[in-house]
Amino acid sequence: MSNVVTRIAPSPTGDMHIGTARTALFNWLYARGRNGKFLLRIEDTDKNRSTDAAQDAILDGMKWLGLDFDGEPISQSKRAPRHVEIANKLLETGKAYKCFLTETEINDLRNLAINNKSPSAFRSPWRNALPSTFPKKPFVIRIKAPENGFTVIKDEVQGDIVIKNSQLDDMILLRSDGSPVYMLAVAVDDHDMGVTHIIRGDDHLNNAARQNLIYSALNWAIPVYAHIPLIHGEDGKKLSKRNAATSVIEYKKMGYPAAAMRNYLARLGWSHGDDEFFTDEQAKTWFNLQSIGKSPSRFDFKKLSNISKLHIANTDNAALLHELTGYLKAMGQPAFSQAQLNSLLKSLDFTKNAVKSFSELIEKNRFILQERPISLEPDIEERIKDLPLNVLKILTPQLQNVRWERNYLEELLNLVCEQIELKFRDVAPILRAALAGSSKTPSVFDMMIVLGRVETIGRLIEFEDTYKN
RNA sequence: GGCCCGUUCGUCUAUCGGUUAGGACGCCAGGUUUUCAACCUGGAAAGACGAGUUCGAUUCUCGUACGGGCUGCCA
Repeated sequence: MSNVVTRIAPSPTGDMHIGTARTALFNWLYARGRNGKFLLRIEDTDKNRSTDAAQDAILDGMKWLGLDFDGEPISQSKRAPRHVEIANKLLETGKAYKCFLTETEINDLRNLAINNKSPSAFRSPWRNALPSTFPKKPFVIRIKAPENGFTVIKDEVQGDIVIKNSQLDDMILLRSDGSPVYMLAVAVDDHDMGVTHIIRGDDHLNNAARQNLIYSALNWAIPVYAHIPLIHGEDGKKLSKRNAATSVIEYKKMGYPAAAMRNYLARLGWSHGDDEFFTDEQAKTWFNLQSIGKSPSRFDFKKLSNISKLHIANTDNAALLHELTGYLKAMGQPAFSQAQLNSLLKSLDFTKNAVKSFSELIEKNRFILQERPISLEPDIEERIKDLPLNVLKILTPQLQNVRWERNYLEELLNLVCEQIELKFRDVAPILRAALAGSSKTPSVFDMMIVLGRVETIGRLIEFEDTYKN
């Protein structure tokens, strides 16, 4: 086992975001490809916004995406005592101080600084106050940021980022109610969990400097940073509910295989030469921090669909059936019957090659999932009247004796077409409507083979009876 | 306002000073065809802008523009 430890640290404040999923994937790939550990920490220090439902959504999302983490999820809020302990330690060693400013006083100070165009970050007047002057009022604990010099963030993606210490504010470590703030909790938890590589969104790039302050004050080793660009919507704006599906559960419901999501998401912002379609194993061995792009990338459903199509076509039938069953369950639909499963196993051979999602796959297999009487899809109903229904009268009796193999069926159909002087392309729509009630079906012959003689003839007769007019 | 980051075909990207700037998705055209598709062949399509360094810049430096982030007793 290597010493690599990564983590995903989402805050449970809603559905699991697709951006969180990609960050999780990168961390997972990095750790799993290096025999390291991948941990999950729930950042629930904001009690007002954190919910159990959101936490479950994260767990569900991780499970669906197949991103297994080591050990149990860690709750950040449960570690509050340790955060307080560290804050007090910082206080004792003079690396932090008590600040008695009220919120309105802080706002006034801040506005003043803005009006004066002050180039420096916030500093409290209590920064160097003597304990003898302390009032009997609630206080927060602030870190004492250095006045001079600069902090360098060595980032594997962004390069060396230099930030002047005068730009770093004396951020709050402990709120006036004694509860720890995110910035402190992150640093302490990452250290305590032994996280060696922090791969996260680049909205945290500036925060890294603040967190380094804490690491330095405690003499802790600074982890390797990799700040990855955020995902944008198709309109180039930050991903939001207005321009994209933001939660992973939506992608699950759209019927994209988890493997395709992993493939697509990995390729979004990271590359391995010209490789577009790859397996988890390849991704694990190929993934590296150096090949992560620096600019945000737009989410492209067309490309996702293409990757999804490739994955579905390359999945073996048994596994596909298993996933399809899970999809049905997720959609709250009844499970397949044993008969349907048996037919599906056969039809997957020719239906899985041209669909881009599980929902399309199911549509393709409508001829199996429907039972007599076959209901027609709306658009078919209108076209029925223009079709040469008499072909059924000639065809159906002959199906009784033909050998039930594809080439014999084709031969027979061609013969019948000659008889009635029509092209097969003209009669095919009738057969599709009769067999599947749809125009989006697999090959007529493939359907006949899977359905079998009895069911095929049954459907044709029923169709003729219903629509002969 | 201050600070930080980014910018190659419509989109995702390759290129680590010298290439006809490559691939993929999508798009267009043609072919095949048993529908929707799938499949095959071909095509159009890019270095934000301006300086500089250099024999030579997409690549290095600076500036501008545009986009993004941080600047909370949110995470």
